[in-house]
Amino acid sequence: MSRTSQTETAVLGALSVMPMTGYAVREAIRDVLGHFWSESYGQIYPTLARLAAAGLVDRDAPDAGAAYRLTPEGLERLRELLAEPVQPSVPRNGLLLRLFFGRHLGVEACRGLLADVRLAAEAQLAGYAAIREGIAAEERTEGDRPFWLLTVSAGEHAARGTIDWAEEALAGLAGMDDPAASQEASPAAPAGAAR
Amino acid sequence: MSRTSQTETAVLGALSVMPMTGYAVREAIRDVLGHFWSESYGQIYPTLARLAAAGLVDRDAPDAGAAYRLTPEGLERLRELLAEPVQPSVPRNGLLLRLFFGRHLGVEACRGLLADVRLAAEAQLAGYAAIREGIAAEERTEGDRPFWLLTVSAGEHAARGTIDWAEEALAGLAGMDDPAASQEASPAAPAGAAR
DNA sequence: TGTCTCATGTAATCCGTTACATGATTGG
DNA sequence: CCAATCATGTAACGGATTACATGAGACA
Repeated sequence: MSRTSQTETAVLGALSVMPMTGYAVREAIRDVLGHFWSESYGQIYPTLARLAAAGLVDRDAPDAGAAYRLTPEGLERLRELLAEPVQPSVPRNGLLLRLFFGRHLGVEACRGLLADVRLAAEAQLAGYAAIREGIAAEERTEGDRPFWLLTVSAGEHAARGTIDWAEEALAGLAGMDDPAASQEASPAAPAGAAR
Repeated sequence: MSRTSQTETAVLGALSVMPMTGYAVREAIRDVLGHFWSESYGQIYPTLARLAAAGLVDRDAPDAGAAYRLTPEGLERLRELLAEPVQPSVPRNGLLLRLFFGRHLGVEACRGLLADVRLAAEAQLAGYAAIREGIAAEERTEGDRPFWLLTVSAGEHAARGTIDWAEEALAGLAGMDDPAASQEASPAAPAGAAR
């Protein structure tokens, strides 16, 4: 049973909060889990169809607009899936890839990337504050609240780590002129020219 | 030409450090970029073939065991690729997905996950210290060193952020008994009283 | 009436891993 | 000589996104 495409987990999980149409599932995943998860229609609709065929979800009518809801078997299955070991995801960080080869990219461009990422992390941090309030305000979140706040906190810690790192890195690069590699990486052929 | 599969960037980058066989490229990516990048043979060999056809890399002989090296055009191309905007990667964090639905997983299991991830992050931190020394010791790394250390630092900040978060989270969950769901989050027999 | 949002679906395609097949070289 | 490592490749598969086709209802 390791055929677990985590999409199933995410969809069952979403429906465990409240019954929803497929469209709403997608919106919920984007809006609520957005900072650590994503699903596209191309995944969600076929998954819902399979789940319905397996009796893990159902709906009052097969009409468009009818909400899917979790069956007792679906809840059971969700618990199984959640209990499976976390599968390690492949790390692929385009930013670090660029910085690693920063000698070829040029110090100036690296500074630009770091400045961008620091700004983005600060914006995220502000966003988390808003989400936090939203969760605190909702009454219906009852038993879920501590867990939801946990994931927000993870985002906040990550963002703060990124900000600290970026500032440290910028300070470290501050002194450097565009170095030996300069014969090429510098203003002569500026970033704008390349496509 | 935005068909840029970042694999090309990674392979050209690897060869910019020193000429290598395809096999060695894969090892280098795993060992050196391992904490933020990965490539499989199924990507590397076809990519090398395409790069060679395009004149971006070449080798003394087409024999197995002959190292590929970057051509001047290849270096040029690497710089173009590095200058392209970082493409945002889809967030997919299986750990946070599980914690978000922690009410169904059970508090105890959540604590287990958090304890695991804290341990893993501590191990990573130790690993980074070793890498740091390795980079400092190598003489040939010269102009690359500050950039390489940047990526190590990123890993360290992330790991520390994870540790802080996990400890905070564990403290937050400390008081909680396995709640209403407790009679159920274990083996069997869901009474399904949940609404 | 026309446009926007809600809603469902699917076909094409991309990106990437896994698993396998094959062979040379080396050293115990 | 045998096993391990170095080395090259590819076929099969899978997961996911994108883009498109379609249509209902709301409202301006």
